[in-house]
Amino acid sequence: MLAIDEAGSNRSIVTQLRAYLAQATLPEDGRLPPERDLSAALGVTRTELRKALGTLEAEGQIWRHVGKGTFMGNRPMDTLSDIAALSKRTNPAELMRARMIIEPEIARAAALTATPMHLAELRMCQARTREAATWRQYETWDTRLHRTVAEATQNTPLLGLFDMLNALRRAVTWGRLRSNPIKPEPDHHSFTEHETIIAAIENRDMNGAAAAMRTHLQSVERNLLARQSSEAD
Amino acid sequence: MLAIDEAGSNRSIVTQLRAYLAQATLPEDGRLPPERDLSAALGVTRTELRKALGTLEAEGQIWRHVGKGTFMGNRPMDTLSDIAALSKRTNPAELMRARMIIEPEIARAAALTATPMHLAELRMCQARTREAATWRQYETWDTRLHRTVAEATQNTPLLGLFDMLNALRRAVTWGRLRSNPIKPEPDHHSFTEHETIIAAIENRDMNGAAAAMRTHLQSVERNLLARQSSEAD
DNA sequence: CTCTCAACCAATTCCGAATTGGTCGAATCT
DNA sequence: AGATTCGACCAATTCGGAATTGGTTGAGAG
Repeated sequence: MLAIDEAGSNRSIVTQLRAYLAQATLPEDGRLPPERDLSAALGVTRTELRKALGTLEAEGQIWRHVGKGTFMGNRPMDTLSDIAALSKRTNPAELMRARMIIEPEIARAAALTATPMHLAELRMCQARTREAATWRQYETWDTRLHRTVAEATQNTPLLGLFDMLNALRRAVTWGRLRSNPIKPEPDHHSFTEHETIIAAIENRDMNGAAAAMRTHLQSVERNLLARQSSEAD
Repeated sequence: MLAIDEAGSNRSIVTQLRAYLAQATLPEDGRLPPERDLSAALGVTRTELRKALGTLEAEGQIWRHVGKGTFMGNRPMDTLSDIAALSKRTNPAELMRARMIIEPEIARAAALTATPMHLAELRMCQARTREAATWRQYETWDTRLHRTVAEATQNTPLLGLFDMLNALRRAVTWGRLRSNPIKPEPDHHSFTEHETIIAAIENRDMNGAAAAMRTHLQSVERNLLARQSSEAD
């Protein structure tokens, strides 16, 4: 057994594999044939093929996963954008900081791109929150108001980020107390704060919208720290 | 047919249903029995039960979905935070706008919270991009550099948002051309721009970090528009 | 003409079989 | 004896059809 010969034969299989990959037309997702098929096609045993594949994987040319297959390109990162997994690694305070960073910028963008239709819906949501007879109803319309701000950016990825943040919020504060069965008081801080946000967006005041949203979130945070119940904003 | 009698009988079924929901111990996810079972259990026809369920749904007490079932509580929003679905509704330009809104704020937060460990990793990534022999290698380290900025915020939700944005970027520009097999030139604009970003974070210059990231993304966008290939940044 | 109800429809879930990369031990070769 | 190979087996994933479930329709009862 000579190491040189071994390395040589191994490298030749790697070369053969590289040639195949350059020539073959592989499907959209970059998946290449299963090891069993590929080894037969190349006329080598599976063990030999796997050695070559191991080399290419070490080089970062391909990535593999049990049950999935072997693919070209860089390995996609583990989907940290999974709500359930994320919610277990974070806490309300951290989440609040993230909202404080993201949502003002969304409001800023919304001030630039909001259409009359969006403004009308914002007004309607605002009215509905005032009319709400229960906290559940208030929450429904409050959520929709904030989402309409995100929709007003007319930017699909941004809306997706907002939805993710919202889903996280629900997941994190899932075991929330419902110790406030009564409806929100007419002088709840959110009413005037929402008003300020909507007005700024109406006036195309980008800085104002961002500032108003930041102020609003700070109020929510203060309320959240004061009493654990009702994280509604 | 008397409307009063109809309404009365309907209301009674709704009441009966409310009583059942208050008494029944339903599973963790708030799902209640299928309509066929429930109608039999309550001794009413399915049509009658569905009328009552429709009333409760209109009130927002329950929500229903074909194939899933009937559940208590507010309807969860459609998971727009799904990468695959999201990538089909957007385009590179929109995605770029979203990055331009979000990532500078991430850099700003990172300037405040980055640890020496993060700074060291940023420096290492920067060095690796300069040493890169191929575009693929460059892309790997460039991606890691940007992700390290997000990690430096030490905010899990924020990191999740960044990962989502990144996943979207890959999905949207998936059918990308590889017309540039050569390695990046030593005077590639990203090198100095990355340097500016890292320096600002080192100096705890929040505004500077945000501005530098914005400038960098504008360069990337300009490059993206100029030539379709290599959307690397 | 209205209301009811069984059959049917489409979306979703469920579950077992097939697929696939990873691993181990016996067979094989030197 | 020692290293290598190769088939069988393992666990993760996907695939496909059957079952389930909310929604709809059209014939028939009242």
